Amino acid sequence: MHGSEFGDPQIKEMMTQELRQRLIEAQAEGRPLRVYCGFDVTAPDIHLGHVIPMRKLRQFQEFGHDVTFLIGTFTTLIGDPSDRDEARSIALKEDIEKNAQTYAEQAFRILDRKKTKIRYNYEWLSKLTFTDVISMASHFTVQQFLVRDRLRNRYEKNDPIWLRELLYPLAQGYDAVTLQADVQIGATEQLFNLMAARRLQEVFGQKPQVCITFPVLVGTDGAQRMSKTTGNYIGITEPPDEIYGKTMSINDDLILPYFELLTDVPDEELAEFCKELEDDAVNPMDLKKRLARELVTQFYDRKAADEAEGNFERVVQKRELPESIPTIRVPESNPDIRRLLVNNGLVPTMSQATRLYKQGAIKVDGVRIANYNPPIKDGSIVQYGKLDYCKLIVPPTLPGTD
RNA sequence: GGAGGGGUGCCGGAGUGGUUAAUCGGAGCAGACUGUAAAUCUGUCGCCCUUAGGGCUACGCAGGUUCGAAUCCUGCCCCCUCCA
Repeated sequence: MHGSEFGDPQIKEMMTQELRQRLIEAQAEGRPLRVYCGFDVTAPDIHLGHVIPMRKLRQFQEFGHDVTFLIGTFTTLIGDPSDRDEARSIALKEDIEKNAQTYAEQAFRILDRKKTKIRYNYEWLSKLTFTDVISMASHFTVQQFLVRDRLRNRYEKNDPIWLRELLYPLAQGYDAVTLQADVQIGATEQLFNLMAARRLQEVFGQKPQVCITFPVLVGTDGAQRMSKTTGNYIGITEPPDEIYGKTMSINDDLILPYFELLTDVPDEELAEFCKELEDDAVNPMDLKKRLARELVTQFYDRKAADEAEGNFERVVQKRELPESIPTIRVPESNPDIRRLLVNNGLVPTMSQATRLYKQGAIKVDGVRIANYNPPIKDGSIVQYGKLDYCKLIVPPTLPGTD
């Protein structure tokens, strides 16, 4: 599997073989594989981190397999301890349901609407009885959980580990049982959960699923995993300019991983990129532009990508004016620029505006202003940050102040 | 039930009567640098007022002591660890 990563060569080998085997079996039985990936809904937007497994689902879909997009309306309530060093705050059911809606909708930017089943695990997990839970729990030991890094760290630091977090893998495992999954896709950090699911499937007399895991995507900050909480994410419904711009701002080291995990650029070309980067034969910026274009095209289309690139070159690279900038009316002659910016909602507070002024961020027609009431004229361009501009309209009834 | 620890600004985390709008780190923002970045450096980082200066609001909640409290007292709420 292209780009897959298990962190354990043995498991990888085993899974590769099992997948091959399973494909043969399914073919013999004349049925497609049941493939799924579950997504917890901690935030309302799908970002590039989610896109990796979704693209994989899409691939299975294209090969005619049976794909389920599972939304973790129940598991989100528990909070997966796999991916963080501290307990999640308990999510609210209402929020989860609201987010689940937007998730489903956004998923179809990648998945084929007609071929995708959407399921919500609240449907079955909420119906389990205590007896069910106990009997599932009897197949796992606390030690098995505590060897996991994240939990062990917390344990050693005397940080709270909630009992409900330990039940998370059971819940997820039961998803696989319910869906009778042949294949489950997830991030590498999910490996424990995926393996636990295999265990449960066996308990329930099913053939254990094949697990396919992918590396966790590093966010735009170049350090932490991409997530909405840390704010280092690129959302797939963001405007083209945003996707393009944010992509351009990622660390150079992320270029190749992003290409590999998020685009259809073929391996041979990736190898070329890699070599060019090593030999300094290419400006990383140009590769990044290619990446940004690929991504925008994927979530919008070619045209949007071209436009976004045009805007980026104009605004960021050449420091020219964006295509459209807000215009604000000047209500009095000799106005306080800060007041103008604040009253028009361009800067949140006067303090903030004053700060910008003091830091030399405010320019009128390209000239850094020397006081709050610089000379202006109709059509003056005010810049109040690296990329933030607005245009002034001075009504003829007001005398110019230049 | 018992013992102990804690609730501070976006986050982490100092501070135990005054010079504390509150050390420090991170995030953010601005300036410099640049390949758009990243890294680095500098500055900034509650709100309001005409920018030197002044005012207001802030350290879980409510009261109190004091010239003066995030810091002391009382009550309340919430959280964590350990033992049972």
